[in-house]
Amino acid sequence: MINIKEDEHLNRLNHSCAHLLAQAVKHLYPDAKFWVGPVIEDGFYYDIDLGDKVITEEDIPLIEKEMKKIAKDGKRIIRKEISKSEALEMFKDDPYKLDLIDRMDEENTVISCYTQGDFTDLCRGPHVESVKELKHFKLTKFSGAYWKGDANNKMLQRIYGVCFDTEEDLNNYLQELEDAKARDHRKIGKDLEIFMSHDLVGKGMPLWLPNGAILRKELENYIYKKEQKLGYKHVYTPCVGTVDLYKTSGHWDHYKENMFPKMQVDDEEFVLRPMNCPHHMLVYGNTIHSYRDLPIRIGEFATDFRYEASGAVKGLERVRCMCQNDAHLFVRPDQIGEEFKKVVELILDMYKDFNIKNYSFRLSLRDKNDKEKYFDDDEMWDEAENKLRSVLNDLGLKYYEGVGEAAFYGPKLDVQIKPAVGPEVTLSTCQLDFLLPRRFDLSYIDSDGSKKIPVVIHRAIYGTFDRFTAFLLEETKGNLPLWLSPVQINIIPVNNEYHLEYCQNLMSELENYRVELDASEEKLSYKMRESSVRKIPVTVIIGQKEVDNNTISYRLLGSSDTITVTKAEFIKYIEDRIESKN
RNA sequence: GCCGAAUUAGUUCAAUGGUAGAACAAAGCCCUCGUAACGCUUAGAUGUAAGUUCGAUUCUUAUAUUCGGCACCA
Repeated sequence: MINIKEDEHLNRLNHSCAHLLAQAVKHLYPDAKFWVGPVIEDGFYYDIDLGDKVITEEDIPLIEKEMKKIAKDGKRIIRKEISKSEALEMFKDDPYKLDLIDRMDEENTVISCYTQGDFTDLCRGPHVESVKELKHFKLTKFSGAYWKGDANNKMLQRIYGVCFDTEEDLNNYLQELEDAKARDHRKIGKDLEIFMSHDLVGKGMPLWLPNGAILRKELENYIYKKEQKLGYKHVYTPCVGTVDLYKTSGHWDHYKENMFPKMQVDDEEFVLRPMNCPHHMLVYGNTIHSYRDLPIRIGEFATDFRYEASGAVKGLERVRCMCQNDAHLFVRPDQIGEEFKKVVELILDMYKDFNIKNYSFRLSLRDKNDKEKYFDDDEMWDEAENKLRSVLNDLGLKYYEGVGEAAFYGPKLDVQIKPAVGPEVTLSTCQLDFLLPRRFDLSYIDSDGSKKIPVVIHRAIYGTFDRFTAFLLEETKGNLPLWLSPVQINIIPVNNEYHLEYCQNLMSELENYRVELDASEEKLSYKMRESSVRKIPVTVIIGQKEVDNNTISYRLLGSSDTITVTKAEFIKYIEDRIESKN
């Protein structure tokens, strides 16, 4: 899908369209005040203060109509450069523009404004020549949006739109948006019976159905084997901990809002755990460790509970009950680089096996000014961030930096992906932590006999099974590779009376795979369709020909070719595909 | 949590201030069949709780959930 912000021409067109939107809104609501109207990846928006007025469904066509009218009028868009004092005078009745001007540096900034007919907006530009170029646009959505993105501020009205050169481009783009909805994991997850939810269980608490459970088990097996080979030790620990545990870790101070409230049991106070670090710290602390034993890698498929804001919950992608493929690596300072590298390699290895290509690395740093969120120890942060940055540079990894995206205890490397619908999310994560080992008073005995504090690397390769599954369903459009498919092979007898026995025998010969036999009293064509709708990768058809020749005919999902082979050839084919993860 | 919208059968959709309609799925019958939906029959629904009304699925309010954004985040 085209990135409008990155395309110079479309960027300009959409930026001008944002002004057109503002002008139309001003015509319809003369008291409207305007904040900013930037171009974004999928078009543009404008944040508008309409007083008590709230934009509704009915307003959108009216605004579009006014926009068309202004565009038809075809006024030129005229740029004018002004001084800061002129700007302050020109926008003296507009608190939002004054706020913008106020923050401009008089010396180094050219302040410009653009006028089209009766509408002038403070703007850096550039713009198209005339509003008459703005013919093929659509207002796509609208909502409230906090002023300056701060939930403590007033909520403005945001209107989104998109503009193209031709009607065809616009329609194609809108069609792409529609198509994206078809591969939304919430739809696929329902159609393929991967997961469900129920009001009586609660919001953000998905129930994994049998098909989903098979998929998840395969994911578990895959990463478990990888981790075993890399020397991870797996544990099971409880989903609850005492409040004191989280006071010790610091989560109580820094993360309490994201936790389910504490519960009183006899004279103890418990919380559902939002992460597993504290438990794993205690596992490490259970015995004395020599410098020779490090790194120690403790892994767990651990269920966590987070009190996510009600508006944030989304399918399997953002849930209140999740399972991480978590691990904590306890390392000596001199091992940080190497261990970190191994984690990144494991991530890349896994992405290759799952054929995942659309992701980017984000180095998530703290916001120095946010003393609320982040543990306050400048020296520790600088050390951790510098260390992490140098590891990433050594690895030659391409990444961008995200300030204010770190965990409260340390910086991290996040792998970001873009779902079918909505903003990008983190999948894999790898975090560097100098804090928790100190807070839990962890140590190892160094070569000189002195007690040293280990460094902890937190990492989750899939992130959570939940979100990873959501992503996988969207990437594959539900056409899961053979090794992950809940049902791998569907056997259909042409005639139940004559061919069923052969099918049943075949089934037991294929017992190592997930096989179904469709012995229902339906027509063959109907069963073929069913097999396809259920996205079963391999459909086997057994008729008289196959029975007579002791062969197998099969058809692959998405293909209309029928292939006839011997049983041995068929098993080899299936084996190869599972082995190669196709 | 905030701004908006939605909620009708297992699923996807329709309609109405006065008996809620269809398709697919289900069950029964028919068909015994060679690669994407045979036909017939039956059963099945207005999220929850109040209010207005002679009468509410429809109007109002609350609540829950879902959806689009904002904020937050694995």
